[in-house]
Amino acid sequence: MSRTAASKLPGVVYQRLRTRFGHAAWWPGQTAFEVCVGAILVQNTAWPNVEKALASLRSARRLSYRGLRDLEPAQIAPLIRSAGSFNVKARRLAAFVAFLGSEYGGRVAAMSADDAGTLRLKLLAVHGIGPETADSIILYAAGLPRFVVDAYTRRVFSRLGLLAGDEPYDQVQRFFTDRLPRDVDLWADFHAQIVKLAKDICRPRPRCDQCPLLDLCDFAQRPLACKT
DNA sequence: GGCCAGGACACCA
DNA sequence: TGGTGTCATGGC
Repeated sequence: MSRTAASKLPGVVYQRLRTRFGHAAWWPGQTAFEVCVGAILVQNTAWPNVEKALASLRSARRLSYRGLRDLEPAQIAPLIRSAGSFNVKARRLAAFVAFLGSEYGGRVAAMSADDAGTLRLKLLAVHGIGPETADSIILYAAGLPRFVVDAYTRRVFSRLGLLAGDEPYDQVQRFFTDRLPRDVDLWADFHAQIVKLAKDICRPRPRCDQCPLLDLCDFAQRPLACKT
């Protein structure tokens, strides 16, 4: 593959996925606050387990800033058991809620008044929020431009031969932002498309005959988003 | 019964 | 500073 072709591949992949799956621009969640909670709960966890924890919080009327702000981690933990690592994530949720209250008056929408870089620095200073979680919140809850790099993204593009797969987060992020238009909607949709590819085509069982990247997949010699 | 999942952090050399 | 262990449930 030529250097020029490789540089255009992220855009090619996006267009293929967009044509196959349609526009997504999504993060599962009914409110921006739910997006933030989901971004923390999904750390190293399968999404169906996160959905159960979100449903548990919702049924307890705790899936809001006001619902969580007065709870101790020990009180949050039983509500999010199904998301795994519940004691750890309860502390992280409590830390985020405290941050949201002190920095933005408990309003997720107020985060959008900051620029993406400033918001990112603030989020990274919160216990339990790393680069991916911060960028998910910035892009999908605040609607500001940060490209989200997750395990699926690394896996797909390393198997296309464009990434080693173990580069530092920010280096992988630059790989994409250098090759795609600076467009919040496109970046949000791109990440959503990668996740849809992983969930609808590659997992739990590969359905490679339905993969819109089948020819590229052949180049990679194995299903693009599968662990094995 | 073992592996894995849309990470992040504490700890140690 | 980089590598390793830990968190922990639920699906397959």
